[in-house]
Amino acid sequence: MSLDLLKQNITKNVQLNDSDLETFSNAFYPKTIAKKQFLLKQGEICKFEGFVTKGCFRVFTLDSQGKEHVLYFAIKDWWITDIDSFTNQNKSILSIQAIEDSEALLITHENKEQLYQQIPSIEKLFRIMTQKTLVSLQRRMISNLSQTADDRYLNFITKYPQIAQKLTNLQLASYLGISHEFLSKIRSKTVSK
Amino acid sequence: MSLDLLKQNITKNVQLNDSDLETFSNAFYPKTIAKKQFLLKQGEICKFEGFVTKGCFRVFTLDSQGKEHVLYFAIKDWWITDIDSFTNQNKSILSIQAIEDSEALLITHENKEQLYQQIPSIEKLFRIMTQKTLVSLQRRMISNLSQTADDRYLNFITKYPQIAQKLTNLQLASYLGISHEFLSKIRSKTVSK
DNA sequence: TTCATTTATTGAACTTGTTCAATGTTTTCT
DNA sequence: AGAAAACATTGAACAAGTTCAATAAATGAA
Repeated sequence: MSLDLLKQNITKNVQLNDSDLETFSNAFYPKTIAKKQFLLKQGEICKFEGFVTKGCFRVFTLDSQGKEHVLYFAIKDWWITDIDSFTNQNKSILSIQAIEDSEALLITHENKEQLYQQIPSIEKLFRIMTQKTLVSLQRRMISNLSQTADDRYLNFITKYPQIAQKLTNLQLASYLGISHEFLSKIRSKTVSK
Repeated sequence: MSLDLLKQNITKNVQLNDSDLETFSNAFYPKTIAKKQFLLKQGEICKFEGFVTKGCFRVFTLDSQGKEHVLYFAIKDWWITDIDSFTNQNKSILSIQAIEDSEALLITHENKEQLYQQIPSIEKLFRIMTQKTLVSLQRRMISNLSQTADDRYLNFITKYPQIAQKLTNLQLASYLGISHEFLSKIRSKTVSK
């Protein structure tokens, strides 16, 4: 059951007694999001933090020229939110869209704030989760600074094969920071090897 | 005095009573780092988290081709560490070097872990600080995906003029992800405007 | 102050990646 | 199943950024 997946995910990061674990995970409500539907649209205030239990989401932004740039993809066992908009309740610069029929467990801002007070270990949980997210984004930043598109593509498909398999060229290209035409050329080069 | 700067920085993010604020800030010890000296070298285990009180540091990594890539610069009122190496006490992939005569207040891993236990608000403090760091790295990631080197350069010098002024072209170029020759060409173009 | 070292500038040739357009393929909808 | 829409591929012309090399300027150490 999907609540179990959430509980497992939590206890990977922090020790919680059974009662706290129940209280915390019961604060989440399930939501089904059909392919192409949005969980959050750029400009809205992000009302939730979510834990993906099925499917796949893309978290992206539209730049001033109308181009989309993917900040990350999230499959089962990943978290999704616009952390800035959610914590400060200001307008989001990100959109979150399901790229296939998906499900997530969501928690509201009020409930989360309350649980921070009520269960001190939740503070620790999100401190640790945020640190891990930061570390992996630092790694991605460095790889974007140091590697060529070819390398970044190969990196991605070996590191996240389960995600890669769900993506169109367009979606992957806008994560890698290249045009989809160029990704297509990279592919035809590397497939032949 | 530099401890006051630290206290101010903390209370920007979280409410602490006077005694907790004293206890926490007294866990830090001052260190002077001369220009070009390293606070951390790639491959070592990061023993400290630091708060910069004077000067400027560059946090960077060497890639497989021996090229340096700057993850960030830190001046007065900024924090420095290899968060991965510090929290997990594993080998660092980052180096931290003073680019001018500098000073920082440092805390050890043991002391910090102990204070997490002793003062629950410290957990909240670092949860919030890490979130802010993550948000600004997300923004930088997006701007690296969507903007041209020209734009990134202009962005940086308007957003961080105090830092920009301390940097050589080489240092700034390796933050922007371009060659220093190309930065030089960007400069000669934009100066004339 | 001088000499050595590091840093900055510039140009030419090159590589990586973009854009646009045409065509083919796959998916989706009814 | 058939039509429309979305997606993928390819090539040609172009733009952005790199590399290498030569030279100038700034900085640092004795």
